[in-house]
Amino acid sequence: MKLETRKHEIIKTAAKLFKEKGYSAVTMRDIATAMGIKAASLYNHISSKQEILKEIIISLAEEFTTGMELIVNSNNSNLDKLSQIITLHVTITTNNTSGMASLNNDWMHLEDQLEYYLELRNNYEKTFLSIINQGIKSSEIKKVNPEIIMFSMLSTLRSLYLWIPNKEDSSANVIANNLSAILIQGINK
Amino acid sequence: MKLETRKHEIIKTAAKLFKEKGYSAVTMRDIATAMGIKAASLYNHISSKQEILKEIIISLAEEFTTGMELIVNSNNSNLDKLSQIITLHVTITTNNTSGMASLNNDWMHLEDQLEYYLELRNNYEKTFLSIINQGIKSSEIKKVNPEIIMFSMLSTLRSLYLWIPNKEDSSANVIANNLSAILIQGINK
DNA sequence: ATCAAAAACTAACACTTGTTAGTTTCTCTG
DNA sequence: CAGAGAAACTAACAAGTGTTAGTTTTTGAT
Repeated sequence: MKLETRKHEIIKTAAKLFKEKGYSAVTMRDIATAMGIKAASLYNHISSKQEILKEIIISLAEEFTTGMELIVNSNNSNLDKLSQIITLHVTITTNNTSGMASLNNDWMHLEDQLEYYLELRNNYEKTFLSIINQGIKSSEIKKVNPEIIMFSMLSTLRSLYLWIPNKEDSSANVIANNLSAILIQGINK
Repeated sequence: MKLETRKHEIIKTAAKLFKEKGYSAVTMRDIATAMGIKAASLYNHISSKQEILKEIIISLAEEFTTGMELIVNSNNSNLDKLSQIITLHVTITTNNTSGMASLNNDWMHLEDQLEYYLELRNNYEKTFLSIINQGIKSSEIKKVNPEIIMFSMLSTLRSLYLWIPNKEDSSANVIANNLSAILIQGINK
């Protein structure tokens, strides 16, 4: 399986443009121009604009799902699991900043795959919440409203795509450690 | 000055639609249909689609600017100032959830007013950061990277628009207090 | 050098977009 | 109830949209 097909280049280019202006405001001619070709030529590699969005979002959503399964099934403490979730987000975002913008802002423009995406997202959040709840039950975590804890953590983690590009100097590890200090020490009992 | 002009109704309706699909994906015909009229009729009240976006975003941005000036010029402790910033975001978001979606996601589609918006945003963040820095200097706040503190707080506060609509039962005060517990206790020394 | 596959091209389509012009209807004050 | 101003309407425009069909060029293995 080729790592860098023409199709992949199109998807990467499109993701970069989607990040700047959003899926709806980017035209096929925009994408083509950015690649130095004509719009019609894109269709030798992809079947529709929709397909580009689907490829960007679904592959990322599945990455998160896989990562979360590994974390929840490990034997670490619940606080450690939260740390690992932070690392998961930092790692995926570092590797695909543009794609994360689409995942966050353009998922509602998925058509056929919208239901599937929402299922993945709901499961992810359900698992996330269960880790927090277990952490509270085992007295690792302060007794604060667990949904607010998750909301606050997820908000920060989902915004990483806006911020990581400005921190090229810091490695993924440094960022993850700093975030753990802020997001977890606050709820640590 | 009339509180609820027809123009205001259009802006409110548009903001609701912009929240669902984003500015670019919403057509003038969508807005008109939602109001039960024809697209051309909108132009008796507004001059362009652009103007609608401008009205939504700039008025909110100026609200934040005004609020931040009041806070920074008060004589409260720096931790209290941070609490007040949280309350500011919760209050404004509670009163205009839809508008906050546009402010967060569609500011890049401002044309004439883009520069002005960015100026307001930059000033806001500069002031926010200065409060954190003073809090660290006065030993109120843990010595963590101040930019990461601000990033984490702002991410959460900017995502409130997604979350507050699901919490109709909680009052603005309850939400602000819960958020303060999580966002501030973590950095409190 | 040949030739098939890959990848680009031109031209055009049917449809949607924001917006304008001109006209009709509604509403409410004098 | 007359008449003006507000607010709706119909019809149409020019430009831009995603996409298709058919053709030419580029590429790389034999």
